[in-house]
Amino acid sequence: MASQAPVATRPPDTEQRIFDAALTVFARKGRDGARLQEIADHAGINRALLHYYFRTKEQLYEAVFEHGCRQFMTGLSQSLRAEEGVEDCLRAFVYGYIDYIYEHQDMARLMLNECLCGGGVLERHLAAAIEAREEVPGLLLEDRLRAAIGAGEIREIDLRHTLLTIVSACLFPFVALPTVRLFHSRAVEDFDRFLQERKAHIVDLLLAGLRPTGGVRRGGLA
Amino acid sequence: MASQAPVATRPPDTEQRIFDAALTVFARKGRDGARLQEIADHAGINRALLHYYFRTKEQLYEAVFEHGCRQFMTGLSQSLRAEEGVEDCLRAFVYGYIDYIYEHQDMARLMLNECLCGGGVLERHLAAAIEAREEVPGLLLEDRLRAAIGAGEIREIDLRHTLLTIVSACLFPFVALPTVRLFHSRAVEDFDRFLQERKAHIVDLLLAGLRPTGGVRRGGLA
DNA sequence: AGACTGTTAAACGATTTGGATAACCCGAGG
DNA sequence: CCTCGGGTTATCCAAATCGTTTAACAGTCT
Repeated sequence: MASQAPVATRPPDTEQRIFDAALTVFARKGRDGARLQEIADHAGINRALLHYYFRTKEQLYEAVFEHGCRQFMTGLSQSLRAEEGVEDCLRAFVYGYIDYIYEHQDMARLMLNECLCGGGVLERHLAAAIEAREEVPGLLLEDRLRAAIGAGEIREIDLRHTLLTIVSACLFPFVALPTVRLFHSRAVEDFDRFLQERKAHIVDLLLAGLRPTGGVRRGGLA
Repeated sequence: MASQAPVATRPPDTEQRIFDAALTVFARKGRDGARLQEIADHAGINRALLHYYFRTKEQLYEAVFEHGCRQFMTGLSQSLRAEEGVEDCLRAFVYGYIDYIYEHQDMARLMLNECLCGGGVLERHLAAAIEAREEVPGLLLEDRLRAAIGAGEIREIDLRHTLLTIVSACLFPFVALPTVRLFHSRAVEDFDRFLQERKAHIVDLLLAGLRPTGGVRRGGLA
């Protein structure tokens, strides 16, 4: 009944190494394309040990997905600092979103892969997260934008679609990276700088697109 | 040396049926998740016939991808009618793009799947298409937007990023459909109408975002 | 020493692919 | 009519994996 140490020999970070290795391989090869041998190699362990920790490949995938998904969502929410003004809030969202995705590309790929040919695993986890009132990344910004509409800081617009557009603009370049590379030479020679440009562009386009109509210039949104 | 009929018995559209079935299965299960047996079942033929037409699974995939990719690109280009004014041109692009993707979701999924965990197949085909000066969907709009900037119809802005944003806004909702469904109830109960809203929203946001600055109201972009 | 846990090597069973074969069907052409 | 040839199927086979299980091994703790 020891609290921390699993009473046995040396309990190294084997489980975490398996998580990391599995995430890497699953993200690159897909759910079916991934081979347990490759995951074991990546983790530097024997293939049978995977079954010792997680009975089957399916359970391993689920565990990696659940663990990664939860960590991903909460981490993403926290990285989206709530600012005071709408403009700052939007900027913080876009910058935080892209930075976070950049640091967690594997998890993003895994989730999108699940979107494309998955069997409802993602829906289940997301629905559970929403049900549990956990922080959902976009909702804070949506609330802030709604308030901004009320205050006349931005024009009236469908917020759900606006939010979807923002997420699309931030996320899609990572999805379509091979294609993007063909058109943006910068994306291949200096990806970091490409992302910097991207952030600035998205914020710029959005601020202009959300600016109140009617010719009356409000303050704050230059 | 008969012109049309392949000299033999009845040469039905078997090859095309295989193409369609393979596209369907590959798009839903992914490159590795797809089983030849399932493809054969979908096509209503024997599994051995797959090897008769395409030697291996790899060659079948390549053929399906190449065939579908070429058809997809040219069809998409043709569906993007070139209009006179910038505004109409942009609207035609967004509407045409979304409509076309809607009608060819399988191919889109296949290409995106290849983006996520592919081994350069997509890059090769796209690079070849560009090399061959075939029509690349976005370039016409980019040219039109560039002209519009020169004419002062829209403000100066990075066109590459703008185009990427447009494509992202149109395409991403299809990728992330399972996620979108959790936030847009309409997307599940009436997908067609959701897409209609989406088109209008994207055009609206873009027109506002591209409108010339400086407070001087130009004509045409109301 | 005994028990327990992390770990490994080896083997097992099931599936999948690639390929081959023989037969069947059916139109075309002699 | 009869053969010929290609599309098609049923069936089988060899090989390669792959996921999974089992048995044994090595430490450590009691």
